[in-house]
Amino acid sequence: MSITPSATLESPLTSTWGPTNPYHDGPLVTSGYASRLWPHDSQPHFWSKYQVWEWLQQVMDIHQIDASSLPFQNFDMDGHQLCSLNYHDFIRAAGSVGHILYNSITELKSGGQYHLDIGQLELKHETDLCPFPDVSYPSGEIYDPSVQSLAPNISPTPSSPEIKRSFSRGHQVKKHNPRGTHLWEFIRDILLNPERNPGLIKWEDRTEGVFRFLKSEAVAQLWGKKKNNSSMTYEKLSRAMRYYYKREILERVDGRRLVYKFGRNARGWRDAEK
DNA sequence: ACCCTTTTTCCTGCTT
DNA sequence: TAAGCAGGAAAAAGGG
Repeated sequence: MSITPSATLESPLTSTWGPTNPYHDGPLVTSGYASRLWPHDSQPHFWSKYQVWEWLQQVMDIHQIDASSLPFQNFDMDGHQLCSLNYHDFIRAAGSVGHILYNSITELKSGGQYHLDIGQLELKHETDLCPFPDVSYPSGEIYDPSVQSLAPNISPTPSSPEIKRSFSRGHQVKKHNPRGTHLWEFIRDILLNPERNPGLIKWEDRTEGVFRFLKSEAVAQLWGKKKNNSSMTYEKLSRAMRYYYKREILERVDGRRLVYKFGRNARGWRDAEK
């Protein structure tokens, strides 16, 4: 029953991957995800640069703000540096979103748990070697997989409603996103993290958004892992990809096998956008 | 309990 | 022949 991910995925991928996953997610979506908390056992001061970016991505997700609008490069720093930023630094670095980020990090620094009231993300708490989504943490700061969430408490989200409202974004409200990250976003994120994408998918034309699967089955298994579906195949994944044509998230690319192109409704993949 | 969106499964037929 | 591509159909999954 096991998918033997180790055999298919680990060898080619794990070794080259960094400590953590730049984007949120992690499989184990066993059942409904109630509420998720930030890594309580990992103080932001000790975050790696990747973890900082992951945190950024998650905060954006939580507030349903298009991550492509955030200048990630302004946060090219590790947790220690991040924690030394003051409110104005955040505003300078992220504009209005800085307020939200500041709230989040302040909460986290104080030992609080930034409460996620939506099942948008997952923290990496995986034991096995999921190459992409949750590359293992250096021993010592691995999230215990058995500890899903701890406190059923914490209610007031430091930066919830008001802040959320204050941030204008009338156009990018996600309505349905039952499973967290969408497939196309998953694909996009792999592309956007070349250092962690050991030949899974590659850009064919970066500016046009054309990319090609190099290891279709490996990507499918990764996707399946994320969805806790060990029987995912490229065949099935590609069907889902084809559904994106109609929605213009993807555009057809003639005759070229394993090649896809982001469409007008796909966001966050452009260079300038991030 | 029902509706909706996003896949997931399966399948037939066609193309490389 | 194997691996992809095209889509239709239907069901699964979850959130609303």
